[in-house]
Amino acid sequence: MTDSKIMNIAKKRGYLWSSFEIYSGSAGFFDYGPLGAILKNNIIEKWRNYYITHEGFYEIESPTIMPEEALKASGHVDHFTDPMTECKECMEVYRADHIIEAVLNKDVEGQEDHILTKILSDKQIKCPKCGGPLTHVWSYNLMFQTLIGAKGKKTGYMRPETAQGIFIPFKRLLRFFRGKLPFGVVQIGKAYRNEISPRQGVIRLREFTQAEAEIFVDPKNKTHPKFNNMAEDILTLFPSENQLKKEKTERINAKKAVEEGLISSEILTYQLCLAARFLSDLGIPADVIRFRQHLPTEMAHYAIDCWDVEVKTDRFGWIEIIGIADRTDFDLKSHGKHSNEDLSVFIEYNKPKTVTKLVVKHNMKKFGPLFKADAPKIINKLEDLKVSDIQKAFKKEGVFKIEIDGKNYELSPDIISFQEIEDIIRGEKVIPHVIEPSYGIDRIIYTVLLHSYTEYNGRSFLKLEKGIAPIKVAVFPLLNNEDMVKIAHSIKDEFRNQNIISEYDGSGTIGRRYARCDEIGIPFAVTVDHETLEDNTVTIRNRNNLKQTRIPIKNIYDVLKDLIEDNLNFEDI
RNA sequence: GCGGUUGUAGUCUAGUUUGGUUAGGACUUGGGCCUUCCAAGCCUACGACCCGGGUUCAAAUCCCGGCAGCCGCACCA
Repeated sequence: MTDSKIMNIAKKRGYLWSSFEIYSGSAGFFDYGPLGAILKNNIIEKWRNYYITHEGFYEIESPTIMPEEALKASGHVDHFTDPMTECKECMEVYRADHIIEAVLNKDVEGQEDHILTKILSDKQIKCPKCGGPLTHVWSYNLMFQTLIGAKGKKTGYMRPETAQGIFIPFKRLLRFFRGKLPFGVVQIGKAYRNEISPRQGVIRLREFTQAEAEIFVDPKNKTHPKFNNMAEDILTLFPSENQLKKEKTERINAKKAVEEGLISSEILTYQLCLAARFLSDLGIPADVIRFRQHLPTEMAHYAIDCWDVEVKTDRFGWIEIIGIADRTDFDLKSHGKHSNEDLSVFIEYNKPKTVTKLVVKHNMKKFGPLFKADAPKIINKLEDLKVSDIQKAFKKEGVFKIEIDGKNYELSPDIISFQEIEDIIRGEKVIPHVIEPSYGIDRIIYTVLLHSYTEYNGRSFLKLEKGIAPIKVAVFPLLNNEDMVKIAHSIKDEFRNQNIISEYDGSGTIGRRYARCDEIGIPFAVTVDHETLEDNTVTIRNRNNLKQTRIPIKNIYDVLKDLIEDNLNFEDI
């Protein structure tokens, strides 16, 4: 299995290892070793290049510990839980709502624990395995809880996603972007979920890294100005309909996918294309990637449309590495409600709209003497009333009767007039919708490693894209003689001076050194040999095809930079 | 979280049944020799019984608990 081979190399060569090993470990936690940490940084740097440099989004960083209120508003305190029940006899643990649904064929998702407990006892539901009695229902919340402050009176949680950290300072962000939609904000950081039983290596971690972008858009305009750049990109889609009908995926270009309504909006499709391009840049082949649409039943209640980018693995099958969702206005609405803040955006119309409407005018000269101190109250009330109701009353009864705070007033037509006025409406307040691409960085790293693994002549290769490979070049002396060693060291030092991560290796034989650097994925190797001593040239070797070519030492640094930055093909040196 | 199963150097493994000498081997790694380009050879060195408790004169070995890995079930808004 490629999985076990790659995890073995990752462990041996310093990419990934399970954490706290000397204390016999703790499931769901992984260390990035020396090479793993560089690989991760390189991938994140590329991600930043995509989303910040090219899309024009901005990055923020918010705390990983969040106070309870914030996560109450997001729904995580109440709903990021599973209702559990246990059989008193065989100790089997179940999802309480699943058991009830299976027996009663009734959807009870989201019901409170005591209600589920009541249903279990009322309906005499027993353990499906042994028929034993079930315990009361308890909630297992997947968030890590902690206490904030010396007295620990305030409950906090480790954030279960980075997204909330972007929604909460929305007003500040809106101000930063000078009040105009659309705009995008990204956050890269740790998120925490206390998984019940994480047993899938780096695929299900209790502490993991997310890279998320929240793109705030006008709900009435989900187009994308640069969609044309992506229109011809081919996507492998697995729409919900195909899943339900047990049909296969389909390859379709982006433009058609929008036209046929397979994907709900242009901007969402744009994000799918962007994700596909990013993964391709990481060296993940297109044929192991598909976009799977969430089924209506699995989609979070607030989302309109959601697509998982899935990648094929030999051990886990298809796994989700990116989720791309239209979260609508759910999050901002909810935070607005809980915090009593206005999280809407004023969107100006292209042309102001003029509406004519009938308004009530009061004659203050008569109002004042007539109602004295009560006059302002009455005028206030009049503004809230329907003009037509007052007109109707005048027609029918000749007067309009009004009751304020238990007191009755009669208004006659001579103190009130009606006037038609023109109102200019320049725009409206709306709560933006959110388009969210959410990347699981750890899973992407696993995918990159998995699909870069190759065997050739019984040797292992990590064919990492040169752009993300941790070490870019290895420098060897062909033999361990003093002159060659000296030159090789000086070449390595010069690479380092030029900000290229390089390593010197003089141990064992040349073949062993090549094999070692192939296994950790170094794309290029430079060897100092006898000819070097005569004419100052060295060989440079391409990991991907083992080919070598000779170039002068003085050119090697520029050539290597060009190779890494894709400005030069190895064949053209 | 439940059940089964396993835990010996960086990796793979012998030894555990039947408790008893200095825990053996291979590969890897470090140092050296040799060597004109893809894990060759020679010398040499480093390196391990998952953790805790119990039984015993004596525990890698038997018993209990914990932790971790694997498999199955469950779980994965």
